Amino acid sequence: MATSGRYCICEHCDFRDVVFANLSEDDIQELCNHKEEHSYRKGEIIIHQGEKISYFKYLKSGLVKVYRKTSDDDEQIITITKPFEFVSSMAIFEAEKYNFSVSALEDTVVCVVNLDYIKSLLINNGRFAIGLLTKIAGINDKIIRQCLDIRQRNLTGRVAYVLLYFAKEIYSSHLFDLPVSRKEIADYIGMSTANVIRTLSDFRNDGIIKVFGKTIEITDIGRLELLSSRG
Amino acid sequence: MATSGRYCICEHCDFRDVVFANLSEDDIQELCNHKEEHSYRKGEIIIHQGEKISYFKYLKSGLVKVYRKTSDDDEQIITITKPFEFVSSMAIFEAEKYNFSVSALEDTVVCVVNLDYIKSLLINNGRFAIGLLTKIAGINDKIIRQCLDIRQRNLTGRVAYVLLYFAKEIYSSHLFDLPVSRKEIADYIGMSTANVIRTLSDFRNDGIIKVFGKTIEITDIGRLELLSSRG
DNA sequence: CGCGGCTTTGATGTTCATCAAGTAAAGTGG
DNA sequence: CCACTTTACTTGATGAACATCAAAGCCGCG
Repeated sequence: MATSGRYCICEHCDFRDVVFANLSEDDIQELCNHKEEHSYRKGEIIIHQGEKISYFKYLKSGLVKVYRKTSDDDEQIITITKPFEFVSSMAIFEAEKYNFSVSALEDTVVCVVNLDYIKSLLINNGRFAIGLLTKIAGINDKIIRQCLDIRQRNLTGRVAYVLLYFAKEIYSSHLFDLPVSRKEIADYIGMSTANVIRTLSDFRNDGIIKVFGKTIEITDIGRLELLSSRG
Repeated sequence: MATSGRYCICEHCDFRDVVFANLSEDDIQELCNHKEEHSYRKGEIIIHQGEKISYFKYLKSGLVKVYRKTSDDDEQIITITKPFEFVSSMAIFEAEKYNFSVSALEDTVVCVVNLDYIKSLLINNGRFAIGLLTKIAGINDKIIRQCLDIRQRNLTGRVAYVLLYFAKEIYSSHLFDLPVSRKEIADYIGMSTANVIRTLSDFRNDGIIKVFGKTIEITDIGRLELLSSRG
């Protein structure tokens, strides 16, 4: 990991409203004392599959991919997610070890809190517990929905779906730089790299998108949405 | 729904050990007072997609399928699950309405508790909250893993996977009656009905399984596991 | 019996993966 | 900064995997 350190400015962190809303000022202060921030450069691995879970981790800034190794040593991308959607949400209280990896797609800052401390907060503060439960349930729900959405679609629909995901959920813009390679898109939607590229070319030839390397501009979002819902 | 009523025998319910382990005897008694049991016959719908969420529901006995309607009015089966794996786990605290349906594959008994009462328990009992959080995270994790496992495999691998799922997870036996139609298997693994049947025939011709209508006997589990991991 | 739904199998066409060859881009060492 | 190497991207051709269509068999139920 690139950098790490302690900063006690949690009072002003946007994250407070997300799950830490039910903590008192004192709790926030103590949370700060139990917290560290780690910075990762693009490409660095934040969590290794198989690593022991002993911290509660969440994204402060940046973008990450969550993925797992398949039996034939390929990568299967579970989700691509941005700040305030937890990293370590999925099984921290249940599993001993991470059964997925996380790596930074852009420069990323991760906040790290000792898991036992979070547990003590949960025990002593029921509203905090409900908040966390709600947040985790929502994130998991989104992942499940995405997985089912993808499974339902054919090649064209999947590529359209993932382009819309970047445009709407991640960048809130019709013009954006892909944070992933073509191969990673393929790993994400479960298709071959060649066919992902072919589909992007088709979209380009049909005037639905413009492509300049990693830069994508969606020029006909209506048609893209139609392709996503049809396929 | 077929039958409903109140019974206060929660003290002896197996479910106590699953999530209600951290409740006192008094809490359990009060839980009983807030609880109702509903019985459903095979085929009946327990939860309708779009219905408002106002109860905490869990399976006491039976077997259910969790599914959603796709855009083209088909069914996509999210998971098939048995007692003590929650029904209403996924988004009860986050969403207003169910975004999936649940129906009984076998005669099923569901316990129903007012959601507000569960929330009050969570607020007042942190250990209970952690227990519930852990359980929900585990269930969600399992659904995500299953969805990814299926997406990763081809037709043969998916059919093998689902047969092994029934044999190992649901019935703990190499000999079992399929609780679903061929079409439902297809909806589960995202393949066409015809090809599911074809694959079952292939397995039969290869001496891997025996088929008598809905009854399946796995005669060569080693080969089936190989097909599941390869494909 | 006879009807309707589920199942089975074959034939056909579409979709997709794979292989191969070539081009562009990006990193590497002098 | 340039030559070299490697990695990512692109496109076409081919074959495998899968969906779809159609026809026939089976089984439960009125």
